[in-house]
Amino acid sequence: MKIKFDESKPIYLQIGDAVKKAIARGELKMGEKVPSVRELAIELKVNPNTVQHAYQELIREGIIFTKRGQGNFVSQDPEKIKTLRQQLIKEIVENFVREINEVGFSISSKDILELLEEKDDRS
Amino acid sequence: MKIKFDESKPIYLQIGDAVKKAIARGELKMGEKVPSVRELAIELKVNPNTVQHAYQELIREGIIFTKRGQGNFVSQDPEKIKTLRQQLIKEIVENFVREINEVGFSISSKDILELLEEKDDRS
Amino acid sequence: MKIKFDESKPIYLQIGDAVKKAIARGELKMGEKVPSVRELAIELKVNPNTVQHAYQELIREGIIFTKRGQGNFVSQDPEKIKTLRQQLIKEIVENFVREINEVGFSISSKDILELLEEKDDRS
Amino acid sequence: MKIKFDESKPIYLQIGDAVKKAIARGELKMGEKVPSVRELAIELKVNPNTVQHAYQELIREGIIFTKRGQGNFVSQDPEKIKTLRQQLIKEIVENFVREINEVGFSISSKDILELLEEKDDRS
DNA sequence: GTGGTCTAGACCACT
DNA sequence: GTGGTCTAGACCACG
Repeated sequence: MKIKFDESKPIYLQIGDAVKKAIARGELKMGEKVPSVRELAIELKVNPNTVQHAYQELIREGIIFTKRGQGNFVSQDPEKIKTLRQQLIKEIVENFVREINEVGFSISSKDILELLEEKDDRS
Repeated sequence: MKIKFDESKPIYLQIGDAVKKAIARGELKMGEKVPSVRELAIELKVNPNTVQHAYQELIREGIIFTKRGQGNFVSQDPEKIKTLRQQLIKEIVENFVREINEVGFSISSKDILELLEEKDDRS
Repeated sequence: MKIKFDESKPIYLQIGDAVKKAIARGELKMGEKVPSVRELAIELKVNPNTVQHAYQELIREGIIFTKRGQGNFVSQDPEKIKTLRQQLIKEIVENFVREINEVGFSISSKDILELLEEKDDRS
Repeated sequence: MKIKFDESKPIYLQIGDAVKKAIARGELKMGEKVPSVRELAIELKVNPNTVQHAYQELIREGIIFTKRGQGNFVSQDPEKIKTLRQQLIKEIVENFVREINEVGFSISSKDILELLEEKDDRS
């Protein structure tokens, strides 16, 4: 897990997003252990509390779950993972479409989604 | 000027971005007066200080300038405006490409820029 | 707001519960400001972060909301408040019924709810 | 012995409570052998240390006692058992009364205890 | 003054 | 070693 932090958003949200994306692109698989709080904190050079904060959000959303004394693990619900990926794609595309329209282009989410269909690494 | 505020970013940055985008898409033209601090503050239901903060950033970047007693105006330098638009587009596209690749697609800025060429409202 | 902390549960959850109950019994009314993070922290002699943690849960559940720079306020949605109260009552009653049955009584939630009907301070 | 664990409290306390309640409702009788640490650990899918921890608490409170090489047994003191049950009932009722009053009802332990009198499975 | 974020450092329960 | 909670103390953005 490697993250280049951006000043515009809280670090804990960026960590959460990074983990979500790692799951979405299949780097972290269903049921697999996610990096421990302390381990990831050291790797990212942030405080363990910050990682903990990030993980709590993911737990709340049901994306990962805790096994007491063992660590945190990616949800085993395939539907959850699928929904997560679709949700992320939707957000990214809609955000792009909104922003690019705001600077004077006429493009729709449909245009982008069609372009993406042939670019999916997982297909 | 109408903005749907997103809680995750400071309001003053969102206002600044909105003004930049209005200039980029030609809604605010070179040399044209931008809404007064007070006026915009009322319209957006925010504190005048917040709008002032946003404008100061734009002034610092040379995108708008102040005529004492008359208000703030869009820069009259065509190069400035053009660069602003290209810069915004570049940022938006690169941000999109980075994010969409992070969830498992293989797409390049070039792919998107080609798609955009035929969608420019100004051409 | 006064709370006698119980060792069996995290403090931040107990603070959250106390605020919920204050809302449920009408002590904190719709739209009313809840104590500021710092203020409540001093009153309860806990760290502000702990109160913050408690409030974040309530915000996430839509029970209170934040006005930037002004503080946190009780939700203005009457339905939300009503649901909150009913939810709390349900939890308390079901918890009691489960526990009392575990020590050898045959009693149902219905029995308790009938008894409660005539004891509601708000009616 | 079957327990639905609640994440908010230490497992060993929940195990201890479950045993106490089994004794209170007469499922485990005076002098009777309680499940062995190993056996219960397997049944509940927890670490034997956790069960051991729970039993140590019960031993300390004089509710069960150890016969070397034979296992743990429910106290043979009838007064102990009776007190245990009354103590549990008292705690459960008082806890309920306190909580339900906190959400806006006016009810007393007496009200509940009267209701309970006719519902005792043991009478 | 308000909430939000972050760090450093500590202690606890559970496996 | 793992997550969870808590304190102390700091800085920032916003109104």
